[in-house]
Amino acid sequence: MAKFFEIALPSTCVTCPHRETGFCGTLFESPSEYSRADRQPGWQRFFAARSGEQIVTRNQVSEDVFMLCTGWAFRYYQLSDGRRQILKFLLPGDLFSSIAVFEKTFHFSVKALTEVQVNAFARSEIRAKCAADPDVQSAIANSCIADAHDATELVTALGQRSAEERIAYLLLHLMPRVAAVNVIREQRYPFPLRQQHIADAVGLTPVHVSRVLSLFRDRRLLDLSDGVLKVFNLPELERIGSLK
Amino acid sequence: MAKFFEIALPSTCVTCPHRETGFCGTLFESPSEYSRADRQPGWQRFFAARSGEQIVTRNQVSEDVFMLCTGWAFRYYQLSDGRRQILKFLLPGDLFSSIAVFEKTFHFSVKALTEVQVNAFARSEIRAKCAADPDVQSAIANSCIADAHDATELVTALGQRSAEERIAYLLLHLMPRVAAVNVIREQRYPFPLRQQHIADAVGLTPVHVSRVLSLFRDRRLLDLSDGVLKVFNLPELERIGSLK
DNA sequence: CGGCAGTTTGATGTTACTCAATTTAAGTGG
DNA sequence: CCACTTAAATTGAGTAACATCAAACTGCCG
Repeated sequence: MAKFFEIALPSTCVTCPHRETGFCGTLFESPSEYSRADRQPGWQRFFAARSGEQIVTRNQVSEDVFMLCTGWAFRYYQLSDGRRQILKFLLPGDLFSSIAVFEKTFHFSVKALTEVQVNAFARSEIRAKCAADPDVQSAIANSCIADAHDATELVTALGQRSAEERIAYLLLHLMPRVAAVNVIREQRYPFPLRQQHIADAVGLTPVHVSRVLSLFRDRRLLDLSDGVLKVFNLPELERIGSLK
Repeated sequence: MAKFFEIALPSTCVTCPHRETGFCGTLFESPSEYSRADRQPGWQRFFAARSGEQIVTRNQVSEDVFMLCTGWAFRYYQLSDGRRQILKFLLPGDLFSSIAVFEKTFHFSVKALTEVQVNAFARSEIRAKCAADPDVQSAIANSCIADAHDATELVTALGQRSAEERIAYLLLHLMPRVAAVNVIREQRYPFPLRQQHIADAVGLTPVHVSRVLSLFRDRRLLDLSDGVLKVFNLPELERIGSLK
């Protein structure tokens, strides 16, 4: 199934602008610098953000649709009392939200987890491409379908499953996505998450996440530290975490 | 914002076929009778289902898109150990899932809560209308946006909030939707849910749901029994249940 | 009258949270 | 290279929230 960026973009602009030849666009140093600048039709627009920096805020309006090019970020829902629910971890090639192609008000926030680079597409251009090209149309539809399916599974995991199961589910869900954008050797996955992020994603406290991860470590299931996830016993992890 | 059924359908077929003049279609007595019959182009197709009857099963494939016409139903995700997560309660006018316009495999199940009647649209016809008419297109897009937003809020409620808050949230979320298809007098809402359904929707046990509802009753907040929800103190309910 | 499904109530158990102290790791400036 | 600082992870003790199990109660229907 073709991914959005494989179809909607000229091939020279698929990933990080620095790595491609024939790139024609602007790289802004920060989200705010990007948001001050004027649009130039036909040019690709990118911006960088530092680790921990907020990129999108809920109820913000934008004429652009964002895609992560490099690094990790996460989409979340902020409550006024400080709690937040992480909705999805974003990896290179991910749209912040597929549905954003159709609406200009974001109903979520996005924060950078590592240093990131973000591509900003003009929504009008995407929709024009979508109307003109059935392949683009189905790529976007597929992206929306995948988002909806992920949401269904996440709701089920949070509503029905224990702490161990939820954490196992999160890791299992991320592993193939990480593998799609990294070379994985010996079951070692780059994983720049703090335990706080895991806690906010699965609805637990960081303290409890630490206990569960220690338990997994003691059982020689996996080890998550120093930004690397090492999986020792995948079948057992799947037994715990799979939604079946 | 126009609803899907106000735009996609000839006005004679908007709701229950029996109540409309000029209706041209077929009403099947059960889901299985419907699924055995052949499609007749240009005819509306409806079927009835009894209370508790399963209408859609996960991984089922269909060329039709379903909309609930009368009664209540619910969409859910079934786990093999018997647990299930209710994803959404469906009311008259609701598509089983907006995203079903774009994919023919359901990734959820649907069961009737009361006696229901369901309208089956041919997906191909909807997509043709969608391509031809921008109003239909935006009605479907809006429906997808609303679904995505609901999913975000539900994930947040399940991940971050207490039993009381989740139940209050569920009721608050349903009340305006119920009010949109029923005349509400004196804050009395028809509510054909068993406590088991509430439990499966918010990720609690029926026993705990009973305790929380008793607590709400003792506090003169609301009373939910005999299929009727009576709200006595809406501001307090909103204070507890709102995601802010 | 008996049976059944749903709800309520009580007693007890488990999971996960809270609070606080300790350890570890990663800088940073001298 | 070594204090010093700071953020993150770990550990322990006590507690709150929710689950589990079982019994009793309700209304309804045959």
